[in-house]
Amino acid sequence: MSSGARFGSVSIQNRRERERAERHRLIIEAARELAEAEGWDAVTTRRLADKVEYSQPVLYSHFKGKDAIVRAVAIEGCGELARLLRQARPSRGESRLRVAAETYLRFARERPALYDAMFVQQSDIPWGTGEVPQELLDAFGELVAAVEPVRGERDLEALTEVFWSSLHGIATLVQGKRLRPELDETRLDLLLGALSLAQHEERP
Amino acid sequence: MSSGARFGSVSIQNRRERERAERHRLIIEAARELAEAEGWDAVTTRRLADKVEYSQPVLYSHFKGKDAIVRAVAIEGCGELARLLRQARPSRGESRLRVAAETYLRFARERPALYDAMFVQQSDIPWGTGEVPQELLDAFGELVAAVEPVRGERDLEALTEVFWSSLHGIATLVQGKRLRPELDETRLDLLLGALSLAQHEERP
DNA sequence: CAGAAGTTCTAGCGGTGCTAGCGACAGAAG
DNA sequence: CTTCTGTCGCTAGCACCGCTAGAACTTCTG
Repeated sequence: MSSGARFGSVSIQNRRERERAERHRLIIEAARELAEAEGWDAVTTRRLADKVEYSQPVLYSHFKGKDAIVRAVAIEGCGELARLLRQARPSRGESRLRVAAETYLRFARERPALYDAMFVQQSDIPWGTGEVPQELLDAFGELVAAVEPVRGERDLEALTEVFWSSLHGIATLVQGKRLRPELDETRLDLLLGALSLAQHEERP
Repeated sequence: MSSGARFGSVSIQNRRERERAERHRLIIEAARELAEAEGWDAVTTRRLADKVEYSQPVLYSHFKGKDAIVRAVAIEGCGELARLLRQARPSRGESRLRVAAETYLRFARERPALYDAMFVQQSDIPWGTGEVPQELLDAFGELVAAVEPVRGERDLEALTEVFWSSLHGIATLVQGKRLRPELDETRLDLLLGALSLAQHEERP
């Protein structure tokens, strides 16, 4: 233990670490599954412990608290959204902006619990300064790339924030059944039309 | 009791009803104050009962449960937002759309707990069909009126939904510190510019 | 094998939303 | 004035929550 570590010891240490990492992953996965199946209200530390077949205190040896677990699920979700946005390439005649918007809204519609953890529940994820998770930067970066072709002379970052805010607003209000479903298509058309070729290019 | 009620009885009945209505109002007010002072997490039935100086079960003789109390606060909040929007008249050179947007965002910024109850927490308020509270219709109506001058040939209701969604997205993402504060002004300018005089009027 | 080190579990704390059932009190009847 | 009756608010308690101290078990070391 002191100087040269013996062979078996290191190997066992490695196995332990691997098993621990695997269990860490298992907890996050179980939390996500439980939330997606029954909503975040159903994700209690007891039920989660049951699902991973350990006792509650084990959760606290991996995460500081329940919030940290939700945060881990949220960050993983950001990675997935980023991946979806990256893979979504427009077919001919489709604008990149539209494909991004549809992908984003489909994600929010099909994974409402995941979306909630990412963008609705306040989670103390350090957005502003400091350690912003890479997954988040990736997702936002994809939105920036989708907005870029229509930016004209407008501030790219601010325009992306507007785009994102609009999508986020639609996503959450739709989820809360606060918008008319029959206007879904028209609504998106109007948003894309407004953001795209605008009168900001040059004004005589 | 049976047929002709005696005079005194009716009067007492009235007093009782008045007192009961007053207490009802008091509970809603206390819940709103507590939420605005310390957030909705601090609004527990015990603390609320303490604040109104009754025991917990009294709350349940007025409301079906805690959710119903939050809902009552939310509906009251909608009324207040509607009133603010109605009173907000543009000074010269200011578009009605801009005034509405600024009023809406200021409300969300200054009354975050109230805004949360209204539009973020899911609350089973019947938005779609059925008994939509008048306060809600009023608030949405004010947004429609603000959008109307810039509608062009676009679907008024859908365009209002887009406007509202964008404001809602900005409001919630700002509250969660997920947007850059230094872009606040630019962001709103971009949104209003995009929604206003668009290229949709007529296309050659 | 005994002891040390590390890990997991049992049990419990103070809190939550909510409710059963008791006791006090006001109005009606005699 | 007494007695009955029905309403009303309270005490006390349930099942659950997030979280943790300390016992109990396993595993490695000498």
